[in-house]
Amino acid sequence: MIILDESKKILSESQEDYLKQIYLLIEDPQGIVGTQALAERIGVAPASATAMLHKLRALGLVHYAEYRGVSLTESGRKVALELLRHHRLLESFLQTALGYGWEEVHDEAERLEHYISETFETRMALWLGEPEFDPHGDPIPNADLVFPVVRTETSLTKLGAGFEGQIVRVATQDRDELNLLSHLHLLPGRFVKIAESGSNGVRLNVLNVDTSRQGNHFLIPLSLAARIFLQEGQPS
Amino acid sequence: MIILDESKKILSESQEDYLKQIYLLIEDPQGIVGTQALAERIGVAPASATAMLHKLRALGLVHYAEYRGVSLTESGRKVALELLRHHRLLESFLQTALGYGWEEVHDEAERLEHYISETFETRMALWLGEPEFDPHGDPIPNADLVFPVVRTETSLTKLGAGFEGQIVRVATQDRDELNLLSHLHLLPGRFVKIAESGSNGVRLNVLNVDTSRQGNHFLIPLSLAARIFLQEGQPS
DNA sequence: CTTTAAACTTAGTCATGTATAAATAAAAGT
DNA sequence: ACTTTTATTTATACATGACTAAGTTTAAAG
Repeated sequence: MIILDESKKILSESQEDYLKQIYLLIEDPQGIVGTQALAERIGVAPASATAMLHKLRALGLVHYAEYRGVSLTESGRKVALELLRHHRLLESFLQTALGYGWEEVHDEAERLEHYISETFETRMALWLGEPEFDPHGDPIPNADLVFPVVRTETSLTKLGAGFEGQIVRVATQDRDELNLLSHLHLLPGRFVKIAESGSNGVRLNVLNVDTSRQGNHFLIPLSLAARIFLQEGQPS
Repeated sequence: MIILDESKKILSESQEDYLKQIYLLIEDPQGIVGTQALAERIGVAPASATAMLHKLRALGLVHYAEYRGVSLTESGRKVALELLRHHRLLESFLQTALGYGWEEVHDEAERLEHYISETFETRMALWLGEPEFDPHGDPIPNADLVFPVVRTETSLTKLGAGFEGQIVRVATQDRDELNLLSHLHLLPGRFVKIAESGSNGVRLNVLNVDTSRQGNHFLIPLSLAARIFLQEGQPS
């Protein structure tokens, strides 16, 4: 339900979802996505994606040439970022203000991101104190859709034994993975030390602030370790 | 997006709106609405309403006989009440938690009521302390969709000069009316005295708790007075 | 180069929710 | 009762967003 510039055109939930998924599939800002990958991500047949891409191109929201793939135009990117901001603010708000559990948050935000007004967005951000990162550690674009300055974060899989640092990001929305991490207290903010890094996974030592659980250690499978990002440092 | 009983069928926003408006148009629970009135309220052509009524009848949500009008079945009523609960909780929440202004609240709630989950509903109610009335003074059905016990409220137009009481309900969603009342501090909770009641309207004396604005008085036109409800009593 | 498999698009349907125009039923007036 | 007006319904059509089946392009392999 995002309103387009001066033209005051309104996008459907579907159209918004396409733009968002194109954005998320293109890490590199100059990249391109294929119809198939996009369709799969959204959960429709490839032919349906083709049809939608024609519409979005007509609206000036995507660059698209038949058989050549899609990318976002400037205005398409704005819509995607607006949605991303809504989503991440909602996740923060639901958890902080309404006491949602770590895993309950995603689906609700996914639905509501299309329907909240700019006012709602603004008030949530105010309530939360204009946060720069959501509970997963993902960056939240500000009101002008600019991302906060990037932190020096590195995936667990790219660090060696002995490294000490703080979890700053957990790049998954999977309920089971989140539930696991939540119970292990491996969430953004936590300090850990890498005990061992092998082909089975990464063995982590939890460096707690309170000493009660000090020294807990876990073997994190590689697939999950790849989604956890650290920043060097020690508990203060 | 309300889910139907065990059948797990999902209603569209449109279908939900029809049910809600049928409910609101039938004050008397045994009443009946015509196609025209319904269509007008929803903002579609009468023929479109007819088409939708056929669908809702097929879903067992309305009693409907061609040319004879519509009413809600038990399950239709449940959907309407669920929506009403969402709406009124949202209005309360937006105002109380997010600092929305009195007049900004309605449109946002109207949109979001269709998309929030049961979880969201529950958490809002908890946050607000399971309120029985929304900021307009309208009753909020509880989680089992039962209304709170009715208060003895009477419309301003049915009371005579000399009556003293508290505003308990302001039955309008009109932005201009709400804005006016808001600036006059004539909102639920306020104590007032009827100075005069005539064909031009009702002249009110504001009985403030703090003495600063004590004695303000306004002439409220009849059309508006009819929407303000009082309960007998004096400021304590 | 040519062949072939994978990716992608076109063509033709379908379900929803809307609209208009024309037909029909109910209500009201004389 | 008969006619007129109003309310309502039927018939038909359109836009959206999805699907399947069939055809086309591209890229990779020989």
